[in-house]
Amino acid sequence: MPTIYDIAREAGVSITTVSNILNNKGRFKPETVARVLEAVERLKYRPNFAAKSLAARRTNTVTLSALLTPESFDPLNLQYFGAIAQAVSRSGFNFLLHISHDLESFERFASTGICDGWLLMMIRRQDERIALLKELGVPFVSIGRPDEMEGVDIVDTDFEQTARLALEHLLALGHRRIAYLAEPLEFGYSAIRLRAYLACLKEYGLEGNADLVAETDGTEAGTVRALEALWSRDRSITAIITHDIPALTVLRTLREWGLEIPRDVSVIGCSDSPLAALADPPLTTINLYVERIAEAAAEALARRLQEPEAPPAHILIPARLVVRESTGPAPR
Amino acid sequence: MPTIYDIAREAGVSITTVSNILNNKGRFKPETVARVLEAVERLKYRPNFAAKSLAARRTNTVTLSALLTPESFDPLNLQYFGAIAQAVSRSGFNFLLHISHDLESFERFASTGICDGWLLMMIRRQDERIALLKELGVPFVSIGRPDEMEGVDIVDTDFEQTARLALEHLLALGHRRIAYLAEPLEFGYSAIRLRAYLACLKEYGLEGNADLVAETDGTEAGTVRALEALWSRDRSITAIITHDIPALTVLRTLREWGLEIPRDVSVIGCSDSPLAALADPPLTTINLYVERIAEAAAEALARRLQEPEAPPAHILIPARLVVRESTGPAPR
DNA sequence: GCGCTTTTGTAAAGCGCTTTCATTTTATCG
DNA sequence: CGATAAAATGAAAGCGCTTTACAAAAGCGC
Repeated sequence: MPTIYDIAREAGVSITTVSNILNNKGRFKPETVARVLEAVERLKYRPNFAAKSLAARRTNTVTLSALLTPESFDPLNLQYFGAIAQAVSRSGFNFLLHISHDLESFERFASTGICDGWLLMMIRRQDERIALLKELGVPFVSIGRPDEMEGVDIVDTDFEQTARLALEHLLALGHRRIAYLAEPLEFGYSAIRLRAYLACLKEYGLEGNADLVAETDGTEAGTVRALEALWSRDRSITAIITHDIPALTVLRTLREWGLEIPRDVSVIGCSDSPLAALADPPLTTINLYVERIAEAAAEALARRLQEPEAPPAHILIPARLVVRESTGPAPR
Repeated sequence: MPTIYDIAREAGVSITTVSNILNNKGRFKPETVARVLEAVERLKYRPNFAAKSLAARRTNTVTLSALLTPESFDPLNLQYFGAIAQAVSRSGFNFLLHISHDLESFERFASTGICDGWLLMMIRRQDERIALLKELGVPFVSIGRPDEMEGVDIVDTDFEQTARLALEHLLALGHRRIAYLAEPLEFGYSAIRLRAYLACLKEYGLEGNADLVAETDGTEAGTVRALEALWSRDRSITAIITHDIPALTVLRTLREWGLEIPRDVSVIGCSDSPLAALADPPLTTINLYVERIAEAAAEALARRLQEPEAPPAHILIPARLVVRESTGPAPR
């Protein structure tokens, strides 16, 4: 691999000049610039990442941290990855994705200074990554809300609005007995969503009733159990709000029980996972505008990197309802 | 952030000693080792990635390259990510995931020397990443087979065997008119799978008939069109071999046509995507042993990094049939 | 042509490590 | 006990860049 010295020699200038030209610093004769660029092109020169990072004391790289647990196989995550990759590239940074199974591997990575800042996904209520990064003084943006939001930049879906979207859609269709089947409440978003749903119910004069709420452990069996619990407590349920992945199981289980969707029961998802459109029947759900979230997160981090002392931002992105075929008028 | 100098000062030794102890080089008095380790612990010292990479002329990092196209949202990819992350960590390397939308972003990255070697996923028939890496002289392992396999380390599923698995299962159930609905043939695996299926059919004296093969463009509409083409050409089809994602659409479309699965038609998938178990009915498919593939790929790359001149390895991993509820005896 | 500014360029230091090679200390042996 | 080998440690060079501080060349008004 050629080094900056090779380019300097070929172009007949000093390495300082090569460096400055490549980084758009200072002014140079067009002719000099052309000679340098030609040499770069000809030798296919790329500045060495390690050397550049070391000298500049910045890596110009942003890393997205994803937790990969056996359960988190929602293809929505792939959409996030792609959208964030693009948004970060657009904001002029290199993009890296780090997948950790445990905090230790995250820590080993985060403390080597391989990147200037982090984007955190799959936020837990007490997310240890946040504590760690704060302690290390490494800039980051949290995509999702931990319990303790003090002093952290946050980009998230506006769950108060998504709850309203789902609920108003069902109310307009005449539903009154609306159940909520939550994903594990240890996931921050799940707890926040439930809270928002309850608040919204109340607002419409429909008391949130504990009978109408169940929690799955994330597994298929758990979802079936939660559904059974809901059903055994209240046969008059005509609609279920849940998340996209459990929705698949809900759809299948209800059909097994001889119920037709949406004739007998309406089901609505929460995040327009790519799966939702493939469900049978295609799932009515809430589209999160993943690209906007990605864009906002990349921007927030770029700002934080530039102005370390700026006050933390909490950005909520609105969503939109996607009506497909799993919701319909409430049965009499 | 503390540097190696801080540790050396605290422990009362030279930086050489700190470096050697941290990298298990040379022999040291247990007492010296203890003093150094204590200082490392106390100051929470981590060697700087850039400095270390620059000095050692290696980064001890392996990157997985994934192409993210709008279509590639199979959650199976998430399983691959997780399994490969673990396998690479186990083999002692840092793991990074790079997601590119275009070759340019891959090239920009690959040529900065941020990692010692690459793992390539989602291989295309003429994969430009392979050409590029070869030209740069950067070690890599291809997970999947490109058209030109000369001189490249390859780890892949044994598609000849998976074709046999699927076919023998269907034959044993009495099926004779077996269709194949392929994903876009530009994806290497799709073409290879089709070829293997055709070869296997022939072996069993069932001539591969062009009427029994259709190709989807990867979209839902495309899958429906392919299915319609198949049906319009031959009403006597009793089983369909396809990939997991299109299988979801196949299942739903057949049901819409008033067919019951598996009573009227059996459907079998190809890769035991996490979706397969959630399908309705749960999909009979082929489990690829993702962990073994990941393990083999990580190992192959580690070997290549150690012995640059070793002859290229082509490793095929066998798969296993997972019988669920989408396949059954052929109708009379 | 003289002093001035502006433009264009360079030399050298240093980022935080690893590595080579030399040096000091300690153990071993006749 | 001195010579020798082995064990333990350190000094210094250098990885490939950026950056600072400074110098040479060119342009300009008079």
